[in-house]
Amino acid sequence: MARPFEFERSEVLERAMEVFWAKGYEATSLQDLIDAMGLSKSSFYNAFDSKHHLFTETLRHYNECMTTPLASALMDSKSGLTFIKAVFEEIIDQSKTSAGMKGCFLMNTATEFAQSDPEIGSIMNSGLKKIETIFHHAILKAQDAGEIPADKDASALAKFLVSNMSGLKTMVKAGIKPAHLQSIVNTLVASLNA
Amino acid sequence: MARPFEFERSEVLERAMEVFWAKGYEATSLQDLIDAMGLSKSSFYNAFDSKHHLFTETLRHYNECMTTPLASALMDSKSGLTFIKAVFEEIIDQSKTSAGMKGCFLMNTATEFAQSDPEIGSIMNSGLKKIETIFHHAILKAQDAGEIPADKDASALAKFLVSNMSGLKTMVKAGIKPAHLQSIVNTLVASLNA
DNA sequence: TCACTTATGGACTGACTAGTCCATAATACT
DNA sequence: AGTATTATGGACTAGTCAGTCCATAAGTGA
Repeated sequence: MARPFEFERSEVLERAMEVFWAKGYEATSLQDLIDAMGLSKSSFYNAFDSKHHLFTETLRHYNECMTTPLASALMDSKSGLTFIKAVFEEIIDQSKTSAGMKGCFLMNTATEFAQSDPEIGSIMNSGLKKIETIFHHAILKAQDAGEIPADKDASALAKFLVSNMSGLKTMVKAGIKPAHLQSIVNTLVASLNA
Repeated sequence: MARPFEFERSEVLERAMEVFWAKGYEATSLQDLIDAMGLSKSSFYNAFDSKHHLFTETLRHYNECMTTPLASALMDSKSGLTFIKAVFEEIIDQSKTSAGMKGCFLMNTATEFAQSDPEIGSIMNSGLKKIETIFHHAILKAQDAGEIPADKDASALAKFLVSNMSGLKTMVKAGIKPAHLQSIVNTLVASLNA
């Protein structure tokens, strides 16, 4: 009944996410965003309320994009332990590309905002919780298969893995070399079945 | 032979560091800095070349402030393992205060800048290297005392600890509860002597 | 084709950004 | 006391920030 949008919302949201992910919230200007999204200022404000609102939307989008494939990768994998290994190995592989250098959008946001914004904090926590749950399932699966000792606390290990994932991604951002990263992952994996 | 400064450089540098540490580089305005430092704009630019230059100076200062007491704490401690434990336990304790919520200035900077600024990258790497070295010594000490199995690769464990320290600090920034943090540290420490 | 609805382009806002510049104040050395 | 040196206060710049507003373009349904 009226003029339609000249762009696809999901597509420009994806592009906005890339910019926020790479540069962080503060360092990203509105100009950066509308350039990347290919929108005029009017179209931008018509479709998204503000820079802040767009940010929360991209963060929610990231949660989906990150956890859904991770969960299905776990479903597809035969072994819980090899799934966990694969997740960490991929961080190393990705670290060699410029895309991987961006780190994890969730963790970057945690570092930038800490607890200063309640809405962002809540999106962040729900994302972290999802990742923890996936790891938890992977560990239970690995324990069922005897790959990880059954007497270990699966819930504690899951939290440990989330923390390690975060640490490793920070090491990537710090420019640590792949061989060095590999050493960290090897130590981590060894600690699981010990 | 001329008019002296009305402030102590080290003192205002300390205050600037606090601001950068809490808010990050981009989110800190010059106004924030001169307010915290108690300087006029002229005095600021007379004493420090630019916001960027001040930032690198505070980061170097942080490296000193962080690593020197850590190294002497290791010297003073009887046990390498209890030193390592104490470092991580203190992160948990600090997490309950607003100061601890700031995380680690080095890691925050790594996350904000990644590899985009070579000078900052180099300061960052030297800081990380120092921490790794301290951990390395602590592990060797613990292995000598039989607290950690001698066949473990001390260098790899040191890298692993740095990564875990970073991860834990990010968890703090994400607002994770102390009990949850404690679980992560327990798992980490258990992995050392296993 | 006409009327209604809505997306878009572009000009505009006021506040804030880092940084400059100069006249003046304050000190130390002789 | 006088002079050389330098720190400081405050006005100023040009550029950028997020965000607003309106006239116009571009569709849709009848």
